Amino acid sequence: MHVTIKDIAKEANVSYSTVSKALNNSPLVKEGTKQKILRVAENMGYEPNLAAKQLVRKKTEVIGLIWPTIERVVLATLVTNISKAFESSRYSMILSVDPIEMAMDTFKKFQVDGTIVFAESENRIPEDNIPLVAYGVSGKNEGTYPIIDANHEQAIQKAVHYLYDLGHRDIAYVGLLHTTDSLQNEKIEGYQKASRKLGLTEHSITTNGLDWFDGYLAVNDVLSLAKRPTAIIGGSYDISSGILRALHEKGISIPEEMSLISYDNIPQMATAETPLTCVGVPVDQLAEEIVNTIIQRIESDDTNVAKKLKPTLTERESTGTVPPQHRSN
Amino acid sequence: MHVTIKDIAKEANVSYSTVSKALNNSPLVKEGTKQKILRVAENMGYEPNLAAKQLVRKKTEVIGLIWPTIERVVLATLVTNISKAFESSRYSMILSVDPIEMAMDTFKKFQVDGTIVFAESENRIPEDNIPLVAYGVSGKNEGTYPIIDANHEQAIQKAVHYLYDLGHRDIAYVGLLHTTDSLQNEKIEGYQKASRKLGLTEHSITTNGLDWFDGYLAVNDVLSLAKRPTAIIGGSYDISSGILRALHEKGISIPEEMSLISYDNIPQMATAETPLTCVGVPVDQLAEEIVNTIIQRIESDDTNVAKKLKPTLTERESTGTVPPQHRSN
DNA sequence: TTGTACGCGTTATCAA
DNA sequence: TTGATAACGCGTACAA
Repeated sequence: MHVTIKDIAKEANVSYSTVSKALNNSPLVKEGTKQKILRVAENMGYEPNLAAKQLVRKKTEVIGLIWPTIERVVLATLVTNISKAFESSRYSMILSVDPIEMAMDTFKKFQVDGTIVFAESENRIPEDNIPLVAYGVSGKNEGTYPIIDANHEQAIQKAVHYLYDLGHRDIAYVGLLHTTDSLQNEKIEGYQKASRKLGLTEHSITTNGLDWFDGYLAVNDVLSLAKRPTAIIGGSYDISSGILRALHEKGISIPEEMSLISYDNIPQMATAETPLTCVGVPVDQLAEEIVNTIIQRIESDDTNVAKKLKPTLTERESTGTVPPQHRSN
Repeated sequence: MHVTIKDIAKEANVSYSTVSKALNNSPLVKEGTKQKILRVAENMGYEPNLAAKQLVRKKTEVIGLIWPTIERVVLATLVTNISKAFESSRYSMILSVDPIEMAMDTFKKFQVDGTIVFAESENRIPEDNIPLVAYGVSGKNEGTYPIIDANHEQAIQKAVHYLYDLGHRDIAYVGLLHTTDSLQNEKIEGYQKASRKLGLTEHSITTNGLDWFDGYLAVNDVLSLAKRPTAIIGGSYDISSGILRALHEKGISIPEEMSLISYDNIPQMATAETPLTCVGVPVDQLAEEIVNTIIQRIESDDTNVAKKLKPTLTERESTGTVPPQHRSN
């Protein structure tokens, strides 16, 4: 059977409440006895019973992450980072890949102190008086919970301006266009706004999906544009890696003949065939923000509003100045 | 505050022990009172407290899955399927992406009834007297826990025989060759054994990694082989989809000019550019086996040994008979 | 500084 | 068929 504090108490010749205090490092117990109790506990292989503790404390120090749509690499990276971010706190994290309502039930049973939700749709998330923060629910913030997200629009704008400063005047955007997915739409808007502001002609190419070969296929369209662009903005990691592949294949050198910049700021960008310049909120930063927000919300009951994180541009080898023969001005 | 069975008892004018029985659908309580109690509980929004239940029952009916290396799509699909498989049981599943020891600790605190481990390495897993089943730890079964895995070798053999029966005599295998990864090695062995048995020349092409562009690049090597193969076996989903892309691009029609069969039996195969014939244990089947094994182990304390699941060949549009001009015999 | 006793929300064993 | 009541393992006011 399992060792309990009563067993320890007997062994150490003290009452079990003293054991409890010692184990919780209370100042109300003499240093000597505390050490002794700790030693005995160690020797007996004592493991505290969370259920019992929880019953009286009403806290688990565990937070649950709901992630119904695994299978996207970018999100997987974020999860890994969030998990890492919790390591330096006193919380630990568990995960559920069940549909949101089901997952909430499981977590409620466990009485997690808080939940993080990766929403798949625009659906309002039912908040069950357990602190919650959502990630990636762009759009109206109707709930009472904070929503953390990257500022997609600003990210793409940043990309356009960056390329402009390098001398590029014909910049193509490759991404999923005619869609109801507001995340994608925000990116396009960023592209359009920046283009207008800088007086650039827009060259946007739509893909059929979000996978690498969608980006791959789109390159043909890019190259057959009336005015051939000198730079491409890829709408996501997968799309950009397809674009990269296609360019390599066609013998178009990067960045000499074509600059390429990708949305999504994840470490994988550095290990692509050609290390990719990218824009977006770095995952580790995103993770930290999410973790801090949920902890804050648990501990001080803050009712934070939506937070749009500022994207960063990370420069690598895939972008450069415009080749002389293409200069327009 | 939370509603407890005592609150319900007051409201329904019965003792709380009766409430407990009613809630647990005990036959020891009259149908009428049971219905009434259930109604009251519903109305008051009662939610059972797992911690309390657990304290006396010593069971959580939750099992934990440890998955330190998210970020591989095939595994993600498996996780989804496992989660689904649990839905028809009375268990639910939680997940940890922490390193194995850390995850075990979290789960121990929660007192999960069992754990499933997706091992990353050949490392022996520390079994802490809580039922455990491992997935994908090929090699010696030194632990006392069951190991579930697909029979990779047999799968590839099946693929070779299938292609042979369609008339193919020059079959290439594209995969990660010179490696210490025993999973990959088993596949190659399957290829070699089958080839020898059927008296075929071996054409194995090694990739540099396991990503799609590794498969993509390998196609050039395949096509420059002295004797051009009429069929290719791709070592994994990612590799095969790269091969597929390359073949399309070179205008090689599938399956007329080249048959392609892939390892990994996942639904994604059906939605590839060309629906792919594949071999491997279907994920849903794998998931079910894993779930059944852990449940069995929890409930009847079976000490199962390693189980290698028999692969299935799923025929789709990417394979066909050998084109006449290539027939050797 | 240490010990006693109660309560957390359930299940389970008896008695009624 | 129902109701008291004792656990389960722990934290904590309060008493000693």
